[in-house]
Amino acid sequence: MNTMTTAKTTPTAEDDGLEEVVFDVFARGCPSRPTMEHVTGRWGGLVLVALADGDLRFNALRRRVDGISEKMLAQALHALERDGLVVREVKQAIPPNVEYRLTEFGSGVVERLQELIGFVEGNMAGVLAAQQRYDTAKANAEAGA
Amino acid sequence: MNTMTTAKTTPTAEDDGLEEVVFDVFARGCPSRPTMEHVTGRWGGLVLVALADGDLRFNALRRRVDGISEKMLAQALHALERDGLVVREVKQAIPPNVEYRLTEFGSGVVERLQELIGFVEGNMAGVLAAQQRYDTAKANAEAGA
DNA sequence: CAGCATCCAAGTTGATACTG
DNA sequence: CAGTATCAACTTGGATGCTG
Repeated sequence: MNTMTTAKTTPTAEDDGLEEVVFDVFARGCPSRPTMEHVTGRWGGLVLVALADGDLRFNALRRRVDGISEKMLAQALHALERDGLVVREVKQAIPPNVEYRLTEFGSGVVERLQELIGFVEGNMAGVLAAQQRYDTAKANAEAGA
Repeated sequence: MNTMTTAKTTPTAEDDGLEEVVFDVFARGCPSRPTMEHVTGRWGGLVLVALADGDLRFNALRRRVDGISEKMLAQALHALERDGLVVREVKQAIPPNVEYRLTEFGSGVVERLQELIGFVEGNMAGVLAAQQRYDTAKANAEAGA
């Protein structure tokens, strides 16, 4: 297991010239890993979800995703655009007007992302409690040592 | 918007002494951000999903999550345990035997995570195509410049 | 407004060695 | 087996200044 360095063909792929390819994030060299990292990374996910409510311009996005720097936003947008999650639309005008919009694929990703985020947010009270238990338990262990 | 530096109480929270608290990953200081990062970060998600098939021991996990170092695995496990996503179970024995298991909350997170991963993996062919389009378009733009 | 280039501080990562 | 400790290499992120 996990000797795969890139996507491999399935054993069941029919020999019709269009071999079925399987992608697996668990495999070190699978191209799905970088894409997952763009989607779930520190900023990518927030940028995607911010676009769920409607198209936004660069600086509007920057305001929406609290704390992101110009550089990181540009970097995230490039990666998302390259992966086909986001489309960059330039409207010739002065001042320049550039809008970012989710693709269909991007929307699908956002749906799933929002379910995950919603679930985590909804359980944060429990998380906070768990953290307290963990911290006091560790403090006691250290005191007892 | 986004002036929130920590979780805030909702405007509609009844004054019953148990104020409803809203968590929002978009807010810079919200405790849900670090938790989301543990869940979606480079290793956290893979570790969680690896545990979906059953409890695993430290070194078994290490083999399963291809490419993770000892240090990163230990670090990820600590964070996940502290957030209440994973339980660490020590079975006194020689040699030492420590198993990691998902909590109920952890399982819920994994479900959502798997939907996201599955969706992305299932669309990787399109991603690869998008990347090629993007790269050749950029190459042309540079050549024309 | 939209964004790139550069520099530098700070954080992250991974090998390696060692402990209980 | 199940980790911790340490250190060097690499990556990240942000502030700043500039272009179209």
